[in-house]
Order: sequence, then structure tokens, then C-alpha cells
Amino acid sequence: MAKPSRLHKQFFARSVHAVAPDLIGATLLFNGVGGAIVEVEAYHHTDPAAHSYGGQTARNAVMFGPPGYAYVYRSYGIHWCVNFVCEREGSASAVLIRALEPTQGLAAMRRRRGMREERLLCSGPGRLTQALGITQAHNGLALDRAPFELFARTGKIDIVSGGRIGITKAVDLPWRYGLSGSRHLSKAF
DNA sequence: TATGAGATCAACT
DNA sequence: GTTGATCTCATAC
Repeated sequence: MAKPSRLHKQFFARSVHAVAPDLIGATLLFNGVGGAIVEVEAYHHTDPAAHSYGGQTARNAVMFGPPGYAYVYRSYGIHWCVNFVCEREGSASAVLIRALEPTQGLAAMRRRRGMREERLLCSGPGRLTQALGITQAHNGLALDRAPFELFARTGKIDIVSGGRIGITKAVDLPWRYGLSGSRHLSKAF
């Protein structure tokens, strides 16, 4: 297999609907811990379910910045969720990373998550950030430099799309993308 | 297996 | 004061 190529900011400077499916199968590492992305959701500022819908605020400021950066926010007071900012500065669109298949740093992930079930380590946005150790402190970091590492997928894969999860607005928009048949999805398509 | 409630907090109205 | 891009555990069937 050829050495995978790194994803740079150019990769994210496209429509969220182009970037989101391209992220499926890509490898995400944070401090050397991570794996292959198997599930994402696209959020655009014209989308009522997006945080950026309704304008810029202190919380979502990163979404309004240039592409290729991480937007981290707290969900339900408990979890952290991580997004990759896309398109161009001011477009306020991003891709939510929902699940990945753990391949590197299994021990660190198990320790942080307090469980051994590999399938449950990263199968959900809150679980994923906990396993990788991503928090508010990492909001606004560039995705093409440490501690982040992103590699393009190699080879051909089957991508499926469907309605999004865990939201109450625009639920029916088919902007959730996943790796067909993966055992690490937060929920089957 | 399925359903429901609790945890816990920053941003927003 | 309310809400939410969630997860876990308990209880019910």
C-alpha cells in the first residue's frame, strides 16, 4: 500500500458536501492516537441544525474562520464534540466527526474511556473525543499540524448517507455519511 | 432488546 | 430559565 498523503487546508476549502464523504476512510490521529473515520455529518450555515445558523457568536466563532481548523464545543454539559471547518472564511460550515475505527493508541483510548470494548471506544462524537483526549482547549487548532494528523484514504470504499442523528431540526436532510458495513458506526444507517 | 431518566454546563433568549 | 450535533445505567418486558 502506498504511503498515505497528508490532508492540508486545501482539502477543506471545498463544499462541506464534498469534504464530508471524502473524510470517510481517512485517518485521524490526535497525539498519535486515533484511527479511520467511519462516520461524519455535514453542517452548513444555511442549515437550521447548524450552530452557525443565525449568525456568529462567541461559541461558534471558529466556524466563521478559515477552513482547516477544529471547532470543539460542549454538548449536553457532558461531552465534547469536534468539527472540521470547511469551505471558505465566513461560510461557517463544518463537518462533525461522529465515529472512527480505532487503530492506533488502543491502550490510551481504553484508559481514557474506562472500557475494553474496541467497538465502543469511538462509536459516537462524545466517545470519540473522550478516547482521543480532545477538549475545549483544542478549539481553533489547525488540522494540518500537531497534535492533529490527517491522512487521505487509500483505495476504494463504499459510502452510505442518511438522515442525521441527535438533532431536532432539519432531521431529514441526508447529510450523514458513513463507511458501508462498518462495525464502528454510532448507529446503523 | 427497548425505553426512559439522569448527569451537568455553556451559550443563548 | 431553557436548551442541546450525547452517553450510560437502570428498569421493564
